[in-house]
Amino acid sequence: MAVTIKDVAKLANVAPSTVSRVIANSPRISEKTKVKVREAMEKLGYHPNFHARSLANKSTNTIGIVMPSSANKSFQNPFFPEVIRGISSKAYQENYGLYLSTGQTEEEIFQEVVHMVQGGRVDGIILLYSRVNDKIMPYLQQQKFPFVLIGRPYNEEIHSITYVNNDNYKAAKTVTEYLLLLGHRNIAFIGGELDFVVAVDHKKGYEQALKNAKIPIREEYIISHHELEQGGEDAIIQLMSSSVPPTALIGLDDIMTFGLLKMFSEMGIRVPDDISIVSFNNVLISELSSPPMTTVDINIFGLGFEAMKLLVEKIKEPTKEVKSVIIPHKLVKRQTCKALNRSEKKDE
Amino acid sequence: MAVTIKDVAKLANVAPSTVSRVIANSPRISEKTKVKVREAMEKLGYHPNFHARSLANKSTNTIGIVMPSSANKSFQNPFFPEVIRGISSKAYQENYGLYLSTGQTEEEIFQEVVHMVQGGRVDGIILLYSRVNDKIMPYLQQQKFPFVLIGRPYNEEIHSITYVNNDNYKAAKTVTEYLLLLGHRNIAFIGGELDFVVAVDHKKGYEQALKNAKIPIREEYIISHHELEQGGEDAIIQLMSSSVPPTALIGLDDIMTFGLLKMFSEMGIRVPDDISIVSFNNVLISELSSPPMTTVDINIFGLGFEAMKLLVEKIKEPTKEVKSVIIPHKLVKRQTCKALNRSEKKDE
DNA sequence: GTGAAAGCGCTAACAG
DNA sequence: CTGTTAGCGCTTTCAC
Repeated sequence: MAVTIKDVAKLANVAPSTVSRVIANSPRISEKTKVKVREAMEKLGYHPNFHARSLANKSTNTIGIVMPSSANKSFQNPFFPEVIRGISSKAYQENYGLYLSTGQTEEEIFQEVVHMVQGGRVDGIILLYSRVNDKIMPYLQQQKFPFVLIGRPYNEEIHSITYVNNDNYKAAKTVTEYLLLLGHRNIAFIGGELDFVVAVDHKKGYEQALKNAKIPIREEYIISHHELEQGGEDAIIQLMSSSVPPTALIGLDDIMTFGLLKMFSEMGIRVPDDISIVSFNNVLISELSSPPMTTVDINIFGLGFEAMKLLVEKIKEPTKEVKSVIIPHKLVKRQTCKALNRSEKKDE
Repeated sequence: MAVTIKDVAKLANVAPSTVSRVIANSPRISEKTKVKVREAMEKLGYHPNFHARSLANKSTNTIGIVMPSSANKSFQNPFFPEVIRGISSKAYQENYGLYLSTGQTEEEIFQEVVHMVQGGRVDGIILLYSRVNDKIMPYLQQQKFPFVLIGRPYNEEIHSITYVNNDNYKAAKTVTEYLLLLGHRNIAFIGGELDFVVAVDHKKGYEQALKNAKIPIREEYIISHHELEQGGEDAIIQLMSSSVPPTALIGLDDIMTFGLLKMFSEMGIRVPDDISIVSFNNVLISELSSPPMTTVDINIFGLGFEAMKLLVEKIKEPTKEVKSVIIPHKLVKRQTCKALNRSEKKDE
C-alpha cells in the first residue's frame, strides 16, 4: 500500500490536516512544522493521491481534449499534433494534465464527453473542431461546463461560446485577391466538407472576393474534398478539362495540396507555370514540397496555446465572460504562385 | 451538486450498496431490483463519479502515454499521432482512457511519470520512445509498475521489460542489401541521434550488410541527423563532394527524406538517376513526395495497438510474464531507387 | 438478495 | 498555529 498522509502525520508527529496544509503551503503553518513535515514526506517518499484529492476538491486539474476522431485518418493531419502541442505547452505551465478522447464515431465521442463531464473527470474541455449541427456544444452549454472551441461556433447567435479561431473568411478572401492581383481570372477552389465551419468560411471568402472583382462564380470550379478522395484524380482531370481551365487553384489545406502537386506533376501540368496554387495551414513539411508551397500560416500552435489559456480563465472564474480570440494569419509566399501576365519569365 | 448513488438509492427505495451492485451488474441482485434501479438512474441522469470509483477501486482505467516531449518539434513527426491512433483504437475497445504527458525536458517528463505512478493517476504506462540511459524505465521497473515500451530496451539484459518493436536491425540490413542488389557500392547513411535505440539498430544493420558484402565502411558516408539540422545543406554538399560520391543513401525517416529530396532537387541532383534513396516509416504523405519514396513500412498503427493490448494484459494479470512482440516491417518500393548498372533505362 | 457500516486518501470547516 | 471531525462518492466486507 502506498504511503498516505497519515503515515507522514505519524512520523512528523502532527495531525493529517496539518500535513494537508503543508501540501497546500498554507501560510497559517509555522516554518518549523513545515520543514518537519516535508522531511517526513521526503523520507517516506510521499506523493498525494490524485483521486482522493480530486474527490475532496471537486477539481481535477485535468482538461479533456476532444478530437474529431482520434482513431481515424484525420489525426494524420499535422494540424492536430500541432494544436495539441500548443495546448500541452500552456497546460504544463498551468499544471494541468491532458486527457484525450478516443471514440471513433460521433456518437461514441459524444458519450465520452458526457462521461468526462458527469463523471467529474475533467475540469474543462477543448473542442478541436467545430462541426455544423454538432451535439456536443449545446450539451456543454446547457451543462454550463467550461469549454473552449477551436474554430468558430456555427450558430452566430450563440454568443456565450468562447472560441479561438482564425479569420478564415478573410484569409480565403485575401488569398483569392492575391491570385486576382497576379492576374488570374479563372480560379478554382477545393473546399472541405461543408460540415466543418472552417470550410464554409473559406468558401464564403473565395466567393466574396470574386464577387467584388465582378467575376462570375463557376460551379465547375468548386470541388469538394470529398469528391477528390472518392474519385481520385477524376475530379482534377475534369476540372482541368473545363472549357476554360483554371489558371489558379485554392487548396483546402497543405496535405491535400501535396496530393494535388503530385497529380499535376504526373499529368505534366507544371506548377506554377501552368497553374498557381495556394493553400492553408503552413504545417512543417509545407516548405518541403516541390515546389515549396505558398500557403497561409494560421499559427496552429497559437490556436492551441490560446485556447488553453482561455479555458484556464474560464475554470478559475466561471462567472466572468471570457472573450474569444482571433489568431492572426499570414500569407507565406513560396513558389507555387506566379503572375499570369508574365508567364514567360522564369523567376517570379 | 451532481446526482450521486444515494439519490438513486433513495428514489429506487434501496440501499446505496445495492445501486453499486447494479452498476457492477452483480449476479446476486434480482432482475427486478436491477430494472428498478436502472430506471431511477435513467430518470435522474446518474453518472458514476470517476474519482470516487478510482479511489475505492484503486484502479483508474486510464493509461499514461509518455512522449519524448510533446511540446517540441518531434511531435510534428507523424509517427507520434499515428502510434497514438493505434493505442487509442485498442484503448477504446478496452474501455481505457488516455492521459498525455506534457513535459518538455527529460527531467520534467520524469517528474510527471513519478506523479502519475505515485499519485495513482494511471494504471499503466506506454513509453513512446526508448532512449539510452533513460531514467524512466528503471524507475518503472523498480516500482513494479505495469508499462510497455514502444521500441527496444537499450540494455539487453533487462529481460523483464515488455516491449513492442520492429526488427530495426534487420530492416536496415535488408534495405542496405536491397541497394547492394541494385548494384550500389557507395551507400551513405543518415542516422538519428545514437541516443535513441532505433538509430543504433539501424546503423548496425547498415554496417553488417556492408561487412557481409565485404565493402569497407567509410566514415564520411555516415552522417547524423543532428549534423543535418545544424548545418542545413552543408553536410549534404560535403557528402556529395566526397572523392567517391555515394550513389545511394539511406535516410533516417520519411520526414527527413522529404527535406533531402528538396535539397537534391535544388542542387540539380536527380533522384533516382543520380542517387537512390530509401528511408523508414512509410507515413501517410510518403507517397506524395516527388518522386514517391521507397521506404520501409513499419506499421506504426500496429505498434501502438499491440502495445496497448500487451499493457492491458499486464494490468489484468500482474504476475504473468507478458512476452514482447515484434511487428513485421515491409519494404514499399516506389520511385526513389534505381539499379545502378542500367542507369540509362528510364523505367525501373 | 439486500442493508448497514467501514474505509479508500484527502480537504475543509470548526474548535481551541 | 494546530488538532478533531465530517464528508467527497463509491465499493465491499459482514450481517441478516
